[in-house]
Amino acid sequence: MNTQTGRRPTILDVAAAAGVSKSLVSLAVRGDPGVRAETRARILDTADRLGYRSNPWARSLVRGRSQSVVVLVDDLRSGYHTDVVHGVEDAAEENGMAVVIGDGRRDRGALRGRLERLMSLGPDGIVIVSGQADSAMIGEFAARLPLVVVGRPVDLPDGAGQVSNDDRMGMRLAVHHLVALGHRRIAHLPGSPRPAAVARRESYERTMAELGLGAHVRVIPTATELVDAVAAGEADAATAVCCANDRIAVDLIGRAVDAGVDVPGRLSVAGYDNLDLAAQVRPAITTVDQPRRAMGALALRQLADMLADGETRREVVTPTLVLRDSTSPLVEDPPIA
Amino acid sequence: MNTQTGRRPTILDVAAAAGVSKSLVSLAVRGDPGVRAETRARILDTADRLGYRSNPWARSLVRGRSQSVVVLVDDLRSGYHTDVVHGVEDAAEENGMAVVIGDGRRDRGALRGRLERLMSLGPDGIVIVSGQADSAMIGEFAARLPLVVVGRPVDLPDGAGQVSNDDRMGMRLAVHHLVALGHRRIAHLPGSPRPAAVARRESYERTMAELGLGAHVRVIPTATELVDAVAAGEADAATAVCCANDRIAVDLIGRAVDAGVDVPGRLSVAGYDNLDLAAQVRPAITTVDQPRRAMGALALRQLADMLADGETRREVVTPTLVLRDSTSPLVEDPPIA
DNA sequence: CTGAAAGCGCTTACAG
DNA sequence: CTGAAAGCGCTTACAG
Repeated sequence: MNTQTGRRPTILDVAAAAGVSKSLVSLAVRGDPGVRAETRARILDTADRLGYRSNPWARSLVRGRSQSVVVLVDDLRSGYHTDVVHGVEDAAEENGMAVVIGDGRRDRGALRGRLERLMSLGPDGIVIVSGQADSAMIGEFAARLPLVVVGRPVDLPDGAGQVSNDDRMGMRLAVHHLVALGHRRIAHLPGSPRPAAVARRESYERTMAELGLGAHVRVIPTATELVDAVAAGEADAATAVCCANDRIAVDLIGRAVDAGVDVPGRLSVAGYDNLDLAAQVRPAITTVDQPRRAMGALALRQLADMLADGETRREVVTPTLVLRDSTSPLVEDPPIA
Repeated sequence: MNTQTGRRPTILDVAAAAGVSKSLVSLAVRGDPGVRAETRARILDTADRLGYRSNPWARSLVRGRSQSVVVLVDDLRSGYHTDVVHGVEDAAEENGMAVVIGDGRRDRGALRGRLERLMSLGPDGIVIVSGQADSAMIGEFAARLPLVVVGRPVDLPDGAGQVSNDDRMGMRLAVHHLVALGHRRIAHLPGSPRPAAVARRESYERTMAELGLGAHVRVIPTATELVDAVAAGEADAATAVCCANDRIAVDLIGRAVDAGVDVPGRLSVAGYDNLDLAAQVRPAITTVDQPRRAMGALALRQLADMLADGETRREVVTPTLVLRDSTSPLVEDPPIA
C-alpha cells in the first residue's frame, strides 16, 4: 500500500497552487537562471509541499534522452566486473546519469536477452564488459546506440568505442617476475579461447622466447596434468606457472594442496586479474592487476563524449604486478637454460 | 557513430508506409487480436523494414507504467545477493518486466543515493535486498512505490512486503548437526548487530539451552580470541563453532590455518548463507543454505501482486543444511555436558 | 522575467 | 475490423 492519494501532482498542479504558469514551474524546478529568486523559492516550496516529482517519461520523451546508460557484464559475481561497474557508476554520477546494470550470467544467450530487455528502458548508451559478446552482437547494438566495450573482443566493429588493458604487457610482467626469482621451467595454464586469454598465452610464449627460454615453453591444458607432473617429481616438471587468470590459479593451488605439492615451495603460481579471491585464498596469489575502476570511468566518459560529438576512441590502460605469497625464489638448482 | 539515419521511425511513419492509420499500427505491434491477420502481417513487415521500435517513454507516459522494477542490493559482489537478483530476474521475465539492479556497496549512503538515482528511471516497484536499509528509508520509499524487502529488518514499516529466511530454524540446524557429531563445547561467532545476525545468535543460545548445553554457550566476539584459546589447548576451548555467516567462517578458518589449528580435526566450523566462497575454500564449509533464487522470485511475484491489488504479504522460507568438509565428529573424549 | 501554444510518440476510448 | 481525436506530463521556442 503506498500512500499516494489519488494521482501524483504534476507541473500543472504546482503552477495552479503557486499562481504561475506551468512553463515557469518547469523552468524553476530545473534551476533555470531566468527565474526571479523569490518566484523560484515560492514555486519550489509549493512543489515540495505538494510532493511534486518530475515525471521522467515525459521529460525523456520531449528531450529524447533518458540520462541513463546500460552496463552489461558477463558475470556479476566477478569482482573484476563489479569494479568496472563501480568505475562506470562513479563517472556517471559526475555526469548526472543513472546506470542500469545487466548481468549476462556467463551465457551468451542470457547476455543478449538481458540487453534486449534493458533496451526497453530507453538508455542513451551501452557499456559492455564481456568477452562473451561476439562482434556481430556488438555491431548490431552499436548501430542502435553509442556503445563502448571494456575488454578486448576479436574484431571490434567500427562505431564501437573501446577501453582495454594491455594483456601483452601484463603477462610480460608476470613472466619477468618469475624469471627474476630464478625460475626457468615456467609453464602456462591457458584460459578460454577468448581474445584476452589468447593474448596472454601469446605474450607468455613471446616473452619466454625473448628471454632465451623458448625451450621451456609449456602450455599445459589442465591443472591436474601440471600438478601430477610436479607431484611425481618429473625432472622437467615446471617450478613455476603463470596462469591466464586468477580463477585458474585458485583452482591450481587447490589441486596442488590436495596433491601435497607445496605452493610456492615446490611450485610458484602467478595469476592475472587481481580478483578479490586472489587476496583471500592461502597462499595469497601474486597477480597482475588491471586498473578496473579507471577502465569503467574511461568507458563512461567516452560514452558521454560519443553522445556529444559522436567521436569513438580506443583506449589502452597499463596493468601492474601485485606481489603476494604464491611466488617465491627457486630453491633447487635449476638446470641452466 | 551509430548508423541511425536522421530520426527514428515512429508509429506514424509505419502507418504512412503501410497505408493505415497510426492507431492500427499501435494495435498491430502490441498484438491486439482485433486486427485482421493479413493486415497485421503487412504492418509488422513494414515496421521491420523501417526498423521501427516502440518508444518506451511515450508508452510509459501514457500507460503510467514502465514494466520495470529496481532491485537494490547491499553488495553486488556477494553471491548471496546475486542469487536473489537472479530469482527476481527470472520471475520478472515471466511477467514481461525489466529489472534494474542497484548496488549499495555495503554503504548506507551509497544505497540510498543509488536508489534515488534509479527512481529517475520511473520503475513500477522496488525490491530491497539489504540489511543496511533502515526502516525509515524503507518506509519513505514504500510510500512512493510498491516495495518488498528480502531479509529481515528490525521493524518493517506497514506498506512494505517481505520475504525472509527462517534464521532461527537455520541456526538450529547447524547446532543440531554439531551436537550430533559429538560436540558439546560449541561456540558462536556473532555477526553485525543487524537483525539476521541477532536472530542467529539468539537461536544458537536458545538451541543450546534446549539441548541442555546452556553451560557451554560461548559467544566469542573475535575469531582471534577463539583460535588462540584452541591453539593454546585450553581445557574449555571450543571444539566446534557455528558462525553467524560464511564470511566469518572463512576468516576463522584462515586464522586457524595460520595458527596451526586443524579444521575440522581440532575445530569444526559451520557457516551460514552458503556463499559460493563456502564451497571454494579448503576445507569446504558446512553451512546453512537459504533458497535464494526462490526468495527473489517470491519477492517479484509479491510485487506484481501489489501492483495489481495492493496486497502486502510476509513470506518466510525454510533453510537447509549443506554438509561439507569443515565439520567432523569429535575425536577427543569430551567432558560429558 | 512570464505566459500561451505546439509537440515529443504513444494508447485509449469512441465513432463508424 | 478501422480511423479521427484527445490526452499522458513535460520542454522548448516564441511572443510579450
